[in-house]
Amino acid sequence: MENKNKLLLIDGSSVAFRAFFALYQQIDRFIAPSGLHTNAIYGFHLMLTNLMERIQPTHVLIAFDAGKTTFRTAMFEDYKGGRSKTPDEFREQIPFIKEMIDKLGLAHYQLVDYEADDIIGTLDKMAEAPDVSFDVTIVTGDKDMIQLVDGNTTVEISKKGVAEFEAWTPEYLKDKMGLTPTQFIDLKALMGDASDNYPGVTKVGEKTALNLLHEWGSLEQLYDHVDELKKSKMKEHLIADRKMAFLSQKLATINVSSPIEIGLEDTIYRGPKVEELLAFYDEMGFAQFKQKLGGQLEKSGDDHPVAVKKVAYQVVVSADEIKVKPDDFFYLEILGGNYHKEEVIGFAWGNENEHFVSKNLSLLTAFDFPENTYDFKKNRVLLNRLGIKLPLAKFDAMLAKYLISTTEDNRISTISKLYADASLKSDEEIYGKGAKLAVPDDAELFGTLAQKIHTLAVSKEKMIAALEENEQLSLLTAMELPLSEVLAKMEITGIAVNKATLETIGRENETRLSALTEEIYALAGEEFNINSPKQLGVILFEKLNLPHGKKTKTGYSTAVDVLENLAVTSDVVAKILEYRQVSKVQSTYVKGLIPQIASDGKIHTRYVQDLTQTGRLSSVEPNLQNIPVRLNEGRKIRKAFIPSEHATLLSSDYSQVELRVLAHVAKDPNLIAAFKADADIHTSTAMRVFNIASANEVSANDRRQAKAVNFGISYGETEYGLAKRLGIPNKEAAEIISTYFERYPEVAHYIENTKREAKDKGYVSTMFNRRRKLLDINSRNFNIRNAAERQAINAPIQGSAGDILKIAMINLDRALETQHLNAKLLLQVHDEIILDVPNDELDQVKALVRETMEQAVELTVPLKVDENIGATWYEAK
DNA sequence: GGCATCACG
DNA sequence: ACGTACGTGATGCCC
Repeated sequence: MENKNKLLLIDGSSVAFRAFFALYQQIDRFIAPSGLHTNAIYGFHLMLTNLMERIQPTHVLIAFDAGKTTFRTAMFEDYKGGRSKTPDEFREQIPFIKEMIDKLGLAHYQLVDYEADDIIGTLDKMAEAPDVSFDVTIVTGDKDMIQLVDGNTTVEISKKGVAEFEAWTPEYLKDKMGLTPTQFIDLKALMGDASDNYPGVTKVGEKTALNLLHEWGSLEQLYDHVDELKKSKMKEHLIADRKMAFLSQKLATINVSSPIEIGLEDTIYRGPKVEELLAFYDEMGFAQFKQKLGGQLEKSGDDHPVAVKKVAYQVVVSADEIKVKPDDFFYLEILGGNYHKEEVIGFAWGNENEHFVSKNLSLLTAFDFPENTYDFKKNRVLLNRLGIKLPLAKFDAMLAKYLISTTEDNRISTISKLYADASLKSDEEIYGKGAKLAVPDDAELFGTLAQKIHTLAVSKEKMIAALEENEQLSLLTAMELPLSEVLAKMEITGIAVNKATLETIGRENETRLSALTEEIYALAGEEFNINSPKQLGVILFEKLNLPHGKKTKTGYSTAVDVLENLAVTSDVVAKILEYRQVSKVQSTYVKGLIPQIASDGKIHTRYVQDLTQTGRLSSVEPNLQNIPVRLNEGRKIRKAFIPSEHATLLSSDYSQVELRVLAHVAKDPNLIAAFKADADIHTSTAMRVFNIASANEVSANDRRQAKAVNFGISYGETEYGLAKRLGIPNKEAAEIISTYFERYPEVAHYIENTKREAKDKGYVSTMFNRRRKLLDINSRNFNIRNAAERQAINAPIQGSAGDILKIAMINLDRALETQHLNAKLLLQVHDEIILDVPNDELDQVKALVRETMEQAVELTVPLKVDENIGATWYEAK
């Protein structure tokens, strides 16, 4: 099924005028910081976004009148004469409307001697040519263009405000006036047009003109038989004004063969130029549009339908046809995301001009893989299953895009919108989603693959330029790319899991859950679904009348912190908490993990390398970065994770890495001193904040509070948050925080400077130039802005810490290789790595890991590593 | 598919 | 006066 192209043609001059008057009442509310009136600009934008949303065009052109004189004034001097002067407040906004149109990624055009109508009529005709055949919507403020309606063309005329339009189709025109589109011209010829200032026939208005046309069919027919009319004033006028009638007919006729210098290909909608648009909104003072654009991008990456476009390709069947250039791109396609399980459905390679596609996997065994790709890690893991080992790519477009901006996703369709011609359909459109996921026919599959190669090739230079501009090139080549190889190996290796252990835990849990269920039902006096927060809320807060704390959007909150307060006095709540704990372990970690054990007895997670806002990894299908550890109840799950034969699990984690990074980036002397002295950091903070002279006078409670402060600081925590966490009055929390900043003044400066930097530049950076954009940092909304400020404070800390472990992993992988050790990296959990170490390598590897992690980068404070070993992950902690 | 909940660093 | 920590993923419920 092929989508049809949709062309939206807008009479910019008339729509802008409409927009100006729609918001004229409130003109004084629409003033840019520069003093410029913006009501027409704002209204025009509103109209445009409404139209774009509703019509979803693939092509758009906004036509403007070029000037006062046109070929029509040459025919009739008074054409459009007698109009009152356009207000200055309106005229001055026109250039900005055009600028805005540019930045929205839309085309505009004007042509000397012609009106917007003529440009639109000409393009409309082009769009109806049989080989293109678009659906066309014309939007305007006056009725002249109704003559253009036909089976493919609808004319929408602005009725009221910025969103109400009357849609004219041939049927509607027939219904409403009993006319055909061509007759509409004759209508104007007879009745004239007051605003365009041509008279038509004296004393003939709409009513008379319609009657005449219904009777005679056309102006020509009417005049051919004008003598047959019975004697009347009207007949005299018709005869007297014959010349004017035919002149008016000419004036009313839109020129559909105007000498325009643009074509349909110039009107393809490729989406907004986001950065420029954001700056424009600032200039105009359009806060809501800015907000909305940011939000849209975060959500969906501005999904608009795109022009149907084909890229030529060559299907390669046999090995002797393969031609690969070293700087080609290579791309592998699978359905869905799980490359541990899914089969390759096709692959492609090539460059901007040549696109080769194939489904013949055997070709890959002797393939000369080119330097550039998209998602190297996926390729590496997939091809490993086919026994093919490919060399590390030099450029990975997915990772490059991620480094440039984390605001949108990094799909090729998004890359196409940002760096190419936006002509790529989303994978969802091609392959479907969920249950409807399917391989399309060869033509569509190959066409898509070819377009992907084309998009990647076209985008590469622009992405490299952006990386250079941001000084992020080495982040790609020396960090993310080598890491992708390390992660690929870890994913391929997988971690051995003892299914029987999980099953035993599962049986125990089932027994406990049934017992708990019975007890809860008895205490509640009825049966209900304990897993339903809604039903649970009714039981606890309506039936048992327990005091309810906070509410959620949908009802009472039954979250742990609420239930914990109630559990002190309520047996049933205590049981429910216990049930929840067991149930979580059972559903997510027993029932969830067992089916994830592959036929090799291992679990192979996938690390998502292009997702987080801070540069951390994430882990999916299954997530092995959130295996329980805090409560023994869940921690037992770790007993199922085991080393290979004659090996031991080694877990090495950075001690307080984020606080050390904070000490380093903030250059705080007191924090640095504490780490240099290898002091217990929470005790040290307690001493400074609570004025305690010696470490052994610090109580457990002092340390607990200091620990909360230490963590809270790097998240930008407020006094309210700290008070709640520690269960102390707000005032006391405020006191603690202000004392903290007195004792650690450079931390206070760091926080202020980071916020300042974020507000000035719109982004913050890690020690290694990883960026996080903060679109909301200058929001006028207190909450939104504060949230962005906290993100600004945290991102460089969390991100730098993440970068440090990435560096350590790369170095460790190399060291293991050069020292010919058989130990293998298995897992990464943000500040910790887990290795499978042959027993005879244990001492050496333990030292090597420690050394590599501690020396990954040199900070003003030492990095410290703790390690644990064990015969299961449970013990190695 | 959104929401609530809870697992991790 | 606002309304409360940063970053994730999986599950079950319910519309």
